[in-house]
Amino acid sequence: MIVITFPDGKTRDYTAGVTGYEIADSIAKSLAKAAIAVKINGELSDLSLPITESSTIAIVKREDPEGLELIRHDAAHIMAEAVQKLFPGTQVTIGPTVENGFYYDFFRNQPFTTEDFEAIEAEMRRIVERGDAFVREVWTREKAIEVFKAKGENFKVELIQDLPGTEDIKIYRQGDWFDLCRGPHMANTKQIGTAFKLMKVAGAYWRGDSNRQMLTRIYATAWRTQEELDAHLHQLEEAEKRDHRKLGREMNLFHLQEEAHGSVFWHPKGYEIWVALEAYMRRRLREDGYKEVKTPQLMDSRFWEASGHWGKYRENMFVVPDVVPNTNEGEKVFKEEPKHFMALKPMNCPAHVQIFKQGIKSYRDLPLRLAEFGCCHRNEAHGALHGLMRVRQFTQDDAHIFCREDQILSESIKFCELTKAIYQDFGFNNYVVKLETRPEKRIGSDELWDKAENGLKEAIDKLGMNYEISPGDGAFYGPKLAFIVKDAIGREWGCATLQLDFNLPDRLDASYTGEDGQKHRPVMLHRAVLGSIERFIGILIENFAGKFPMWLAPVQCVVASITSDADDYARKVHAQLKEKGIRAELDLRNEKINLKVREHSLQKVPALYVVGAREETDQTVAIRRLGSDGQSIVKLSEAVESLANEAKPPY
RNA sequence: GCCGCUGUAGCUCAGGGGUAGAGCAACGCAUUCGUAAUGCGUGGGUCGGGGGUUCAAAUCCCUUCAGCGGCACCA
Repeated sequence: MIVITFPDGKTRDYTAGVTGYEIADSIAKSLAKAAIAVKINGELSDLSLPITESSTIAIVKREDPEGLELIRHDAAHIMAEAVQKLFPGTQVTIGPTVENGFYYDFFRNQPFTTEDFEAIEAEMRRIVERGDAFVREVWTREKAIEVFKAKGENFKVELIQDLPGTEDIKIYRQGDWFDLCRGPHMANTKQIGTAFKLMKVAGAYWRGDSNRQMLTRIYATAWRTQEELDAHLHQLEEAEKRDHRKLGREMNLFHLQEEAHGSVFWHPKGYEIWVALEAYMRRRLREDGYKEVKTPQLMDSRFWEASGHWGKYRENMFVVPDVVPNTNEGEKVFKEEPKHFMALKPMNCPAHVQIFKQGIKSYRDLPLRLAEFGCCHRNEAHGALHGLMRVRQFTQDDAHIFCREDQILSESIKFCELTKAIYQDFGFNNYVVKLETRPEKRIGSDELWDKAENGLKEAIDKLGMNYEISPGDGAFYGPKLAFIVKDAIGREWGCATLQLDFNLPDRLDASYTGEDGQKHRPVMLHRAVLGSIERFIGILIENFAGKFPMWLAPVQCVVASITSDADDYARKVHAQLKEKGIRAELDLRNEKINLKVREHSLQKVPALYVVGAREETDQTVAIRRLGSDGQSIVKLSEAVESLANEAKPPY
């Protein structure tokens, strides 16, 4: 006999070997019917597996949080079956669950298109309806390899061969179809339900390796009920509406075009946001002890060789021949074969080291914090470009802190606190912190990397911050702390970063004189809070859905007249706002007030001051705030004052 | 860079071998109006670029560029 403990603490005795299903059945027929899996000592398992030892178990139902995971995982299996039935010769690879759904990667000479979706979904519904049990089998490695080889499933064979020799080979079968799978699965295909939808096809490399085969990935979403599915689809539609590329065009903030692809044309309104943001950051940095600098855009390749960029980063750089071009029509751009090259800077760090190296630095000069709104160019892969989020020319709110080793901790903490304060000013709370460690392609010794990684770890531990470790994702010169923010469509972008670097000062021979009169290497902290101003504005647009807080709004107030009789008064109101430094516009068009309200609302202007004959007589304005459908009548002087107050930046 | 899809007016989109379309926007005229679209009229395009097939190409084919969705890469 074994003792089974339930979530409520009650216990019952069962014969060893009892299954989760039998336990559920012994409690209530309805529970057995609703059961889709069982949690044994916190671990999810099949209902059909015998339980041999006393344990704590919970019966898992579709409604439980684990239910979704199971629905999606099972749905991946039936999608694979459906695809193989409809498209014979297609090889299956892997099909994990992801946020909101799952995908399955297939290998087929002719990739799928979205036109195939309807047929695949219909076949999936048939499989659900069929209601076959998911049957778990354990095979020997040899049998598994043999069977999959015979089926021509070369990718599965590779997977099995790479499984550790100690591991059992588990197979899950639904009807005639089966797949290599760790499990667990629900009892039968019927439990999946039909609240799923195929979403998109995409290419994906086998095992994430760009040197290997390109597979076709089908993404799908799956939920418990049609209502949940509909809600999710609706949410996607809503998210699309706040896409910064769409809002950027609609609000006339910026544009991109072919001839400068990957570089942004900032329109007057977009650049107002930039200027406000930069001014805010400048105040923040000055207050935190940074000195602002500006460094060259183009530097000789010798310089980049010394920094290590030429060797480890050149494929991301724009290299320019240092030759006078030929202007004779029809001839080559360069008469001679270029021998000397320059490069647009992809990073600001080496240049900041040059400033550090001017003159002699004493330990008393440290920490030296050099900040730059540095415009960098990176030759990004074409497929990587994405609106403002991923561009080829961008401006970092960059800074490099040169300090002694004993100052690393306090400087790291200072930076994390600054970042936190700034993110709070923008209302960001949902960022994730990652510690990214040494990559394969790197400079410097392992001892230095140990030191650097431990340094960052110590700082975040001390601050008690939650973080994940991302192995191998560091920069080539040092490990990083990355602050990851999600965009409207759920994509993750790195914004703030703190990188600890013992390498560059060494390579570029930066030193200071210590208390002991000896030369020492400073440590360099690379850091940015916004990351790239372009990306950060993109994130802001999506975060606020274009409805910027007053201090960032490109147009803070529009003064609109109701009829031309009130034009003079409107001009007066507008002038008073401008006087206070408010970004105000005047709308005297011979249009109905309805139209004016509509247009400025669509432009997401936060404050609309409407004036007509009544307001002129009373020296008031009718204030209509974005998002409200009413208005309030306020004395002109008060209206100007309160707006000026509200428009003050948070710092 | 790789796989797939897309590219027609400023924007959103229809048309898929036989004279280039709609709505909104723009411009003109009328309208002076109280909080999310006033009416009427006018102009606007070598259908992303290049090449080919054809009597004839926006439409079919090839190629190239860009955009979109992923992957790989990354602030």
